[in-house]
Amino acid sequence: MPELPEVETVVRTLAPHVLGRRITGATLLRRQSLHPLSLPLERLRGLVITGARRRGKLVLLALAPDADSERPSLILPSLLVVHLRMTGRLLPRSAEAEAGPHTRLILGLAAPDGEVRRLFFDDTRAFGQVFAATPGLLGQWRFWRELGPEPLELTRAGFSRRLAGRRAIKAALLDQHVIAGIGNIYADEALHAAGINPKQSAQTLTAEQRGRLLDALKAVLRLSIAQCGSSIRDYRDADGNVGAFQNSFAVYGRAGLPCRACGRPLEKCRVAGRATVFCSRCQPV
DNA sequence: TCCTCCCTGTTC
DNA sequence: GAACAGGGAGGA
Repeated sequence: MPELPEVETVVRTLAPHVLGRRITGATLLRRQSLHPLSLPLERLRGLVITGARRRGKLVLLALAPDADSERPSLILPSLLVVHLRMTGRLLPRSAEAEAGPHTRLILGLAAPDGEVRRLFFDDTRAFGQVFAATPGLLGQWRFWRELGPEPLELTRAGFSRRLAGRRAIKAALLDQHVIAGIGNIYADEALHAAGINPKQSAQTLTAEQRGRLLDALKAVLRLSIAQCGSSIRDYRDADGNVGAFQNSFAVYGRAGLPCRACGRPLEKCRVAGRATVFCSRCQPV
């Protein structure tokens, strides 16, 4: 399940495959995989991919009209936004590659020398979406408008301010309005590293605890990015490679196994509707 | 603020 | 053949 470190890795590995290439066509194989606010994907044709970056868990490909293309009469997208959700993958393939059972979108991509390849958006569970957008359309997307700050750029004061409210601290970490990019894996890992119980009310955290939690969150995200993310089941980067951070999990997926810090068996519960693993000794209530 | 639904492959 | 995995929308 791609969270911030996995999406960061996808963007980094995808960039050399797509930057400077012109979109020769788009084939959408599942209507619901297109965001309802998206411009028609036919308008991608002729646009050049000029940038690849990440915001939260979103992949953002910057688009620009070809230098020698005529002035268009239609509004053209300046951004292709991809939300991988649970099982989405962006896979560079040859021009001859054909759609698999879970292929949702195929883009044709031509290099400046004319060599054509394809970019596949495959998504087994079909939760992911693509969105051909303009800044104006993004502004209409509530999720985008209200997306919280990047955790790696967040200060302690900023983090503290965003933790208002009485709900469980884990629920706050998972809320993309509070911070962008955190999912179930990194919420559990950061809470364990900081020694904070996932069900503790965000409001009752001391300033020291909040500071420790933000530091732990940044550390776990940076460590995972350095290891190209975590591969649980479906996640692969754009080169088809798995990450290595799953080998460093302290709690995620380790219920019943001994805590790496104290040896007590890890416990499992549900917080905010999500499976949650924690150590009752290292993360007391 | 919490619960259900969407979706499909894997595990029990 | 049911339970489970889970991000986010939408409803209670």
